[in-house]
Amino acid sequence: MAEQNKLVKEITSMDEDFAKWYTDVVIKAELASYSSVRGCMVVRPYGTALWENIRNELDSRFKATGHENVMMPMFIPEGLLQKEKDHVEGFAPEVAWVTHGGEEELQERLCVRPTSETLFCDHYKDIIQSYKDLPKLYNQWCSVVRWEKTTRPFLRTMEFFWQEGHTMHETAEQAVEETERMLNIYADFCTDCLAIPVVKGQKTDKEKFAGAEKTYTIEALMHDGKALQSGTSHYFGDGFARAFDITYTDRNNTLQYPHQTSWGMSSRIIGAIIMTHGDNSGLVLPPAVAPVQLVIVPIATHKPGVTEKATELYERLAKSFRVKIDLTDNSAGWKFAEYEMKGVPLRLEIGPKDIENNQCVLVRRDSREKSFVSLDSLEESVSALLKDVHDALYEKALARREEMTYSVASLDEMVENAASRPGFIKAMWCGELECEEKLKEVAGVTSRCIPFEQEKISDTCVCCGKPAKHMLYWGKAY
RNA sequence: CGGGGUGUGGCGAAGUUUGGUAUCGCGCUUGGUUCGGGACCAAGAGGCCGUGGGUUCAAAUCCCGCCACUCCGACCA
Repeated sequence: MAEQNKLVKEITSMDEDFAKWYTDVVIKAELASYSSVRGCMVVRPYGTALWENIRNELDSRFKATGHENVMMPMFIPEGLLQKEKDHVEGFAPEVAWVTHGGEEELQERLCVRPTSETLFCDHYKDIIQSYKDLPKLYNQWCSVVRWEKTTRPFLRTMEFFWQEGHTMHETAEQAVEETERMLNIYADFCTDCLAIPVVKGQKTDKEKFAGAEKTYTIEALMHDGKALQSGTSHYFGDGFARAFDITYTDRNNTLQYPHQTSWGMSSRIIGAIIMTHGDNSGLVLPPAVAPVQLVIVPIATHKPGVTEKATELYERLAKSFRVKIDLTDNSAGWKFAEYEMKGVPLRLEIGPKDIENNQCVLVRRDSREKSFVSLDSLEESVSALLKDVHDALYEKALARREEMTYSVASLDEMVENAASRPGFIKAMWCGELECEEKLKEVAGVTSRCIPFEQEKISDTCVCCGKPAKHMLYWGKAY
């Protein structure tokens, strides 16, 4: 009977079917739900709270580096989208078009923004006149739409939530510096808040953003050995500025084109959290962004004083942490399983025996390790444990990534390993598109990035055997 | 977009081969007993069988179309 019960919210094990495990976690942990709109999800309160925490952390980092938030229109007139050639070619196949207003056909159709470079440029054209107007450091939090063929909750949805920063600078150097600064903010956010180790690097020309001169990326490795691009930062040079005729007068009274960047991180990062830390019991959330950092489960609430004591602890801890107390009449065991599935980093149990001893039980989600702690120094214990959980999550993720990262020196080795051994594959590359395409064809891998931290695996390109220019990370990606 | 799979109360399934008006478990509601790892008893509520058409006296079941989800590939930040 108990066994049957357990099956109700059972999550498919990762080894059995990783894709099913992933969607089970999303649905059963109540992060999101499918909607009647194809490819679009309902982000439920728990998922929304997680996103809000991510957003707040990032937003404060953006503001600390001088950025301001704005809100742009969600529609882009066709003419505007078409101003930059590479950009429109890159996005045209996946934009949604608005053709009618009410019953009337529009003279010029509008696309639902897939990204807002063109809107920002159109606006910057009006507000940038002088070097004194630079830099412009704008960001917006919004959703965008891309008409995707196949979708998966958080990883790829037709509408997704993100922030897009768009900045304008006097010089190329300043713009490149901004591009790097924002990439570092993303990388630090991933390690410090999400406990996800990332590889920083540059995209190859093939993989870079439509219209960009350089695209920087952070790449994370998921539990199943597939890579997930977790944040990008682009340097545009003055290409858009020329296309949109954005000019400013410099200190010598000559007209110049400003240099531009854009950078974004999306709700896809929630997919990264799930697939980096999750286990067969469900979600495991990093404490810094967990909607609930600690859940209080009172034991034997019918016994006198238990509910009161639990409530007292709740009120005390709520001053310093994101705390939830579960006073429902579900059994204690049910609650344990429920909050484990939802990835709550710490559980506090308090029962009659604990009250007698002026203690409570703290249980870590990541290791399920229990500790009995005194109520006198509860805040310190919780604080220390949350930090331990974060560190342990990061270490574990890093260890796994290292274990799943390996080098190959020949094409045969690449083909053989790509098929049998999931993970990041380090290999040398000559710099030619042809080789990138061939590796995709014969080994099924794409270039993830040219890491900033280079190392020499061999002298020659893994594909063609000509002299190598860079070491690349290759892999299969989401 | 190509190939495969799935669609039955909120969830998971049986029923489809061989047409006869829907079954089970969980969840939900109410009452009671429980309470340190997904509790138990009792009584209830809840279903346009994804959707549109066709065949038939009769369709969850057979035929055709469509939609959604899903896996593999292609595409894709």
